[in-house]
Amino acid sequence: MESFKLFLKSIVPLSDQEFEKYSPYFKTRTLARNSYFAEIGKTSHEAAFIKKGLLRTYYINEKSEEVTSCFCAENNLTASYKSFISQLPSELSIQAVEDTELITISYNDLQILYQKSALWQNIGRSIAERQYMVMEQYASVLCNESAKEKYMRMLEEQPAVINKASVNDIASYLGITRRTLSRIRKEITQ
Amino acid sequence: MESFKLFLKSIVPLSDQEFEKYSPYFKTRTLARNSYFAEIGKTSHEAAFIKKGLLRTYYINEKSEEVTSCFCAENNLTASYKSFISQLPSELSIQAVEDTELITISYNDLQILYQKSALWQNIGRSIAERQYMVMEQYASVLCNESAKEKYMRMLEEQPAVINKASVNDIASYLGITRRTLSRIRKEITQ
DNA sequence: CAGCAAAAAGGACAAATGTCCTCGAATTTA
DNA sequence: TAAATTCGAGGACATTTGTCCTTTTTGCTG
Repeated sequence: MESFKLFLKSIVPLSDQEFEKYSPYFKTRTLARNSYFAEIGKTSHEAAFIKKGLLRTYYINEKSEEVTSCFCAENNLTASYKSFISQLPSELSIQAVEDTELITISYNDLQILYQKSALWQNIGRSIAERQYMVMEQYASVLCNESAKEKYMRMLEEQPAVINKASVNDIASYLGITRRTLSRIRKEITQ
Repeated sequence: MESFKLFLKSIVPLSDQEFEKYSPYFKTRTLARNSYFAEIGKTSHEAAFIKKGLLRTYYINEKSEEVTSCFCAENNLTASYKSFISQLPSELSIQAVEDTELITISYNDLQILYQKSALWQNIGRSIAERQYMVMEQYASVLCNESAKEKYMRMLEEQPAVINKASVNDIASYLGITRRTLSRIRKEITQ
């Protein structure tokens, strides 16, 4: 739980006692490689902090292709947010790229925390704001760069993902084809 | 204020009395065409609901080009969120595309609302969640569709913006060049 | 309303990226 | 461990998009 505590402390002021008080609401759980944390069509009742491992979020587009929209690594949060927030069926699947350890909270327990304490209201809002800013960065930067620029940025910012994820998934995450990614990789190694 | 009340009601349950109670914290203000609601380098002390008009958000990239990251139309919120939330200098400018009427709240007043009431904590969190989901949608679309698909989607989802904004700004919003946009427009009219 | 400036359209060519395919290496499964 | 399957690299060509430029249109100002 230590890493999760540090994560929360990086977002809001939080004493160790306060953390201890609420930690029973959080469960630890492992997810084997290739198994799912969320699935398309099923309502997502949990959000998670990733203690160790890597998760991939994807959806299916109109051409029935998997499109990877996110890689979530250690010390980050993950959830099918739309489904979790609205408690409606998920449009996303979240799958473990490697064996992964999670710290989770259920939707119901989170609502209890929100009712119990202004602190958690604050944490909830700050996390939503944070996720928004991360997504804004992703959107505005990634979408105005060339294939090569996007790959170079990923190499810089998410080197671990490059090593663990498949070429297919990395390409769809960057919005390019496998062929283009292969060309870029060749170019770089020279 | 009526449209703003309806907007809030679409996000959280809210009685008319509750709305009246807090409405003094909100100010109405107009913004002339081409003038700024937020400017790069200046800390943004206000967030706004757009009663009427259209705003364009942009930043300057490494090549010193304006990149339009967002068009915000009537009945939506706008802010240089990162700057507003963190109270640090803005990386974005927000400019009126046409004469615009805003309903604004200051950072300080919003903090007061958060302290005063769990309702506003809830509204704040729900809005952050909502903005996140909008941004997520924008990101995945922009990165995985062709120039023509992106333009067609914009025609469908934001027809008013197409009519009001310049070709330059629409192109940079879609992450394509003017030339490509011109080609697509010609193709469509045939 | 003429003249000017800014914005938009579009021609010609170059570069980037996609499509479809094959081949060999790596990984899984019987 | 052998066979089967998946995965990644890359060739050949097509298509899309970008760059640089000129021409046309639009809108503003005196």
